[in-house]
Amino acid sequence: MTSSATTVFAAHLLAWYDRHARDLPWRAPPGEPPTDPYRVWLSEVMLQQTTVAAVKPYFRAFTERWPSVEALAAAPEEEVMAAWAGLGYYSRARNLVKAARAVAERGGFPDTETGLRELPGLGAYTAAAVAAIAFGRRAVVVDANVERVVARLFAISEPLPAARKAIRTKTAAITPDDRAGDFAQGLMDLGATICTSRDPKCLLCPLAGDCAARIAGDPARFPIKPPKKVKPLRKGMAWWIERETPEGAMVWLVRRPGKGMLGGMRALPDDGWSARGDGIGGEPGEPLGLVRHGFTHFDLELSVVRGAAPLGEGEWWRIDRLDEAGLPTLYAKAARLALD
DNA sequence: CACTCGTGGAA
DNA sequence: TTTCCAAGAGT
Repeated sequence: MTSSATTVFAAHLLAWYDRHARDLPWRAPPGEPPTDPYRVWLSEVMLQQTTVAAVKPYFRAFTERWPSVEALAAAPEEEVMAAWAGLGYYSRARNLVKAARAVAERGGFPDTETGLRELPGLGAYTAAAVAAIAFGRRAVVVDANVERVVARLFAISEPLPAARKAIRTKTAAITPDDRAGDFAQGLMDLGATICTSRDPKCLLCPLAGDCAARIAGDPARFPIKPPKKVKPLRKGMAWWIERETPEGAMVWLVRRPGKGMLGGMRALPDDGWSARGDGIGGEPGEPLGLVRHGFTHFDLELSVVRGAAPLGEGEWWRIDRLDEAGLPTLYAKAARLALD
């Protein structure tokens, strides 16, 4: 799907991007040489299903602590997991370490989309994005922003997810041979700031004159989304187990199994609410309170109770340094509740 | 294709 | 307060 000519869409978009590109820590200004592939890759993985605002502090912390892919490859996995705590989708952190070690082993990042695609954690989107942004390759980059912009641009009336095939074809048709990375970032910036999911700012849009959905009069209607299903409510229990020592108060922490919910992360011992048979069990103790936490596909009501003795395999952790334990948000909430 | 896998900010 | 959803990947 190569178009030898730069499309009118690409010309309009690139002209807009040159003036309005967002200033992001992992991004080189338009026209300047591409940034370090490590920084591009790291930011793209962090940005998967995650907002720019949430990523910024983590990106700074990671690049300061591990300035290169070699440094990250040499890091203990548990330290990386703890540093990722709070960012969500923890399989990304596990795959990040695997990919870093593979890259260090082979002496650098693959510089093609196909090569990048073989690294763990790099799917169709991320491989294309890194190939285009870090290596100047022509790649068809489709994320949720591009999906929305292109669905509107061509007024694609087929509902998702079936529409993705047509959206990809259209995106390929308007992707230029040169500056594919800037083009992709331009489409994403446009989607993030102008062609937003709700209340698109068509008056400010550089593609308004080309947009079939706007001409049709109801751009926000696209893309057509399938109805969403109801989130079930699960209930669970977790134990807050303290011990006094000469060094201060300690709490008993376990590490969750490598796969599944919050996989590989430190946690409070629980009763297996995540429904994978990994609960440790124990006797209900003095109730400390209730934590409500929303996951992607269910809500959890976690009852936090005091426990007397350690449950399962774990470690005593100094409560005054609990912020260094790398607890995912669910358990950070539980700890806050127990300590209040 | 359908489902799992987090989180926090915006409206 | 609830709902929506964001630079998706893996199975």
